[in-house]
Amino acid sequence: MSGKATLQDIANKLNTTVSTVSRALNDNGRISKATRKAVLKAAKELNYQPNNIAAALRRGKSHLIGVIVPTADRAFFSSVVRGIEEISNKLNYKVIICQSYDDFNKEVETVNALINAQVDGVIVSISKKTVNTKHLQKVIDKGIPVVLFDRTSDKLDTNQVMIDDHRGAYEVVSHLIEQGCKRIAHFTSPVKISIYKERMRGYMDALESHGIPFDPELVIESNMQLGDGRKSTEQLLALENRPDAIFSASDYAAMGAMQVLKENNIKIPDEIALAGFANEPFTSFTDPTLTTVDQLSIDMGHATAEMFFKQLDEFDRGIQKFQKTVLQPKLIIRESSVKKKNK
Amino acid sequence: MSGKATLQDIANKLNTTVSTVSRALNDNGRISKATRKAVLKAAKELNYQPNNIAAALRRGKSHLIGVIVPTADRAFFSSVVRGIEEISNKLNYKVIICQSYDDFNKEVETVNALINAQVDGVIVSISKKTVNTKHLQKVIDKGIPVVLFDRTSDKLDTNQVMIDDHRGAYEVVSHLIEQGCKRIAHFTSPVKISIYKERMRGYMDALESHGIPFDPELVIESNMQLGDGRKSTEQLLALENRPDAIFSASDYAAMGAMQVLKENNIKIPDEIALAGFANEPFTSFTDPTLTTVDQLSIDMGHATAEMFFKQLDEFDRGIQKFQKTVLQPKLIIRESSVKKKNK
DNA sequence: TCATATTGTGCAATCGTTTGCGCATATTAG
DNA sequence: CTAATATGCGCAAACGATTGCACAATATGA
Repeated sequence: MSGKATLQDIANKLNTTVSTVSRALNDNGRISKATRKAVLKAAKELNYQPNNIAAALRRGKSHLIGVIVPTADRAFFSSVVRGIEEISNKLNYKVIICQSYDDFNKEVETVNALINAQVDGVIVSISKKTVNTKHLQKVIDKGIPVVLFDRTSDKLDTNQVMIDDHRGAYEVVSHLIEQGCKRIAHFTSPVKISIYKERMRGYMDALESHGIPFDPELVIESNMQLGDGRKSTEQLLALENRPDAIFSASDYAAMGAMQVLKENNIKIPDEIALAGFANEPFTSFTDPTLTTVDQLSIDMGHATAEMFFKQLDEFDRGIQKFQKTVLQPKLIIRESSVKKKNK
Repeated sequence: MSGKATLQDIANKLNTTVSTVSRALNDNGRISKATRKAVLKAAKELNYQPNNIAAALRRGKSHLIGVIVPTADRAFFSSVVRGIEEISNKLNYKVIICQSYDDFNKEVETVNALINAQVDGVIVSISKKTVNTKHLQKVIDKGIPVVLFDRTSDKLDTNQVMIDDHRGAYEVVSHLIEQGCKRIAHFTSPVKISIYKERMRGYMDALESHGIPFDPELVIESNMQLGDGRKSTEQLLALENRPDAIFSASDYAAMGAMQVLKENNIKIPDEIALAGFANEPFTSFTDPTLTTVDQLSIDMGHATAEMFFKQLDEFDRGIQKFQKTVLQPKLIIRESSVKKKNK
């Protein structure tokens, strides 16, 4: 029940004042070695734990960062968060993780709740349903830093960290072409957040630079979950002229494809090659293992946090300039795309 | 740059005082309908956002809950967290998620950091390396609620939520026996946190009640990651008298086993049946799909949060009584354990 | 040696709320 | 119609830290 010792308690014990104690503990201002030592000792004896809330109120800084992700139980997002935490904790900041569950209203609410909790800034990967970004613009207007990662938006002028989805897709598709594929299908999302648009662009550009005609019938839109991948694949199998490869913009949909292909005794990759995107952990556990694109999640977390703290510092000094960091993704070639004859 | 409107600003606008405004907004105390309405209107106009930090300081309650998990990028933990959040957010509490990375020192540090951040309580799944629980006992002694989930400890007298690991293991092993298995190996951890002890007990009890002798050579200890599962499996395959089933206390180690068995052209389940524990998402994506035990992660999150708020309330009223909630896990039978002849 | 600079400490305001208390005014009961 | 009660609102003190300013004591320089 030592409950809570305060600065006052320490001051009393040493017959001095809270200001001296505060300065001694923060080692700021002018303090003699002797009193500093005494204060530290007394603090330890009383098991003093600073009340960060009081400090936050006075300073106007909570040392809290709000992080909003669509869902925390996707390996990609939790890894990014981990990267953010690693940097933040070093700088003595704590991270509040919130989930939007890909719901726009929930995202807006969450942003407001975080602002009320006096976070020093927010880091967001926007939901699939996020159409406008007024809620985030308001935050920036208050002088509170906002950093976007992965799921970013052109509409918002702020710092952003993303991977080069275009290049990732371009590389996968080029790889499939090198394996001899000529009719490559693509699973994408009707939701036009930039990541899907860019992957689509990469797909098309790769086709074009290899002189392969684009066939709209091979592009299938869906919500990109496992079940969607199954349906899309069935749709492809029903075509007169089947594809010889599928590039899915999501690993989950690729997994659905794999299941359907196996159920139909179609050989992967020899009859139809397969590639996903995201390098979800399970992709190395499937049979065949799945070719995919790694998004450098931890690095992205680091980059995001570093950018955040830079912006925090700049806002403090009245500077508002924004930048984009684009990370290069890494093609992970596995069994699902390497044809036997090429081995 | 509306920056921040305060109660004072609203009061000024209405020629009244902050106390009235505060009471009106919180709808507590005695306030006339009229002023309440006026205050609400003015608040909206000024885009007033309450400063929770100030309120927290005054009230001594931050409405923040610290959650410590070994790692957030395991589906089980992030689902539990999701369950906790669902309840907490409804009650207007925010969750701070921290990771111990299964490191004891990091866990201790994190607990302290959270207390300094004035969380109203902590919810913990202890790290594998956690031997003593003094750091948590100190928290309880301060009158701050601590709830443990899944990875619990007998040494600490506090609320706990866990699944019936014994029963889960018992059911898996019984199932394997019913499939005709007679020599069942078990992968476990040398770390004696309760979950592994209980799964081991379940394994042994199931053997015993079915009259199958226990063979210590079939129990292999490791750190239970994928690579460990591989090694353990190789060790089993080197035995003169090989097992006809493996029950791994972790899905990851089971996955390692699956890889090695397939590499050795051993038929799963007909030659060696396989079962894991935790129902990680990838277990339904493997070939064969993996029999495992679901831990009802979302339910566990709900139960944990509910218990937490109950304890919060009781602590406030000076009551300290603790209880354990034990959830029943669910056996998920998949291809890796159902022998053909039994289909 | 005297003026100036430096150092160590205390005083008190401040951050934005919440809340006990007291004083008016309005309402109700007898 | 008066006394008791209820209602609405303001005053001011918290919560626990940080920090500008003032002032004394000491150190430094000429």
